Amino acid sequence: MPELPEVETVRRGLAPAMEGARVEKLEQRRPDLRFPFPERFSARLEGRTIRSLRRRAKYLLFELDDDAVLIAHLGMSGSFQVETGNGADTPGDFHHARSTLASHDHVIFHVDGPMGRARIIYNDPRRFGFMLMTRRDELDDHPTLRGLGPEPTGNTLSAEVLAERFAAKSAPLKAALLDQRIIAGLGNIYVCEALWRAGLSPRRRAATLVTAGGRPLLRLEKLVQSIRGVIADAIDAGGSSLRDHRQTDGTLGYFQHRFDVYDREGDRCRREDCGGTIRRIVQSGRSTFFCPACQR
DNA sequence: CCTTGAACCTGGGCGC
DNA sequence: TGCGCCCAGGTTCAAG
Repeated sequence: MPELPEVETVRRGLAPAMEGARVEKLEQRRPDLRFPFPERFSARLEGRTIRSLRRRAKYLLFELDDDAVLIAHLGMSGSFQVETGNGADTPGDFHHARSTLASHDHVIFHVDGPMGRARIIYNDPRRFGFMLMTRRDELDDHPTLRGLGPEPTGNTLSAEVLAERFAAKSAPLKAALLDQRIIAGLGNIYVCEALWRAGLSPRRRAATLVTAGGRPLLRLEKLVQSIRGVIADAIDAGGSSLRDHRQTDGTLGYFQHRFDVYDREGDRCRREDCGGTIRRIVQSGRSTFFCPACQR
């Protein structure tokens, strides 16, 4: 489920094993994911130390000690698994270790770092994920990152910013919030959830939040709070699943989470005293779940 | 510029 | 049991 909270959960899971770790070997098991891997991919990583692991929107950024940066995106089905060493100096002897690699294990980072030797396995059945490399000083201008909107977790997102970005938008709120240039990191699930919390219809035109009567900034402020809340709660949930057990099989990035509206077609609305029924509609080719009774 | 829809790819679930 | 269809967390490209 790689929307922003899942990517952040993955980042937090990878950091202890990877930050400060040296890449001893990079195993690349096919020539491409969504795009071909970078030129001399393994050569550019092997021998390097990972200075820090950051996130921007749904992208993971591995900053290397030679100022190169690996940009990774999980697409729809990408996941990482960490196999940490058990202290013994036996190659291949790892906790949570798979006896053999699975068919969609495409990249394996063999690292030596704060947690000792570890294997970090990238698995991605659909291969919508990708890995790119750039230089640190070119990161902000990189085509994949340039033009991304503000992080919902930071302090750059505000009612004023949304007002400005929604003003000329004839698109429905659902599409506007999915647009990474307006806000970065939301995906299909959390847009549905945020709109439900805010009591706003996904079909409503974005600009009407700004132009309609009343107090536009008040409505937008409520939307901003809903977005922040949904994202924060999901990160907390991911964080707790990491703390608890990671996941029985060690896979990062997936955790059980019950949503208020997503995938609840036909259920009673969970809002107090609402009594509506959750509906599923299709907007720009993707499922939207919402309550027609309390989302206006 | 803006908006929509198809494409990319595999696997799971459902109806027949 | 098997086949065909629909659906799935995202992004990008082409066409209107």
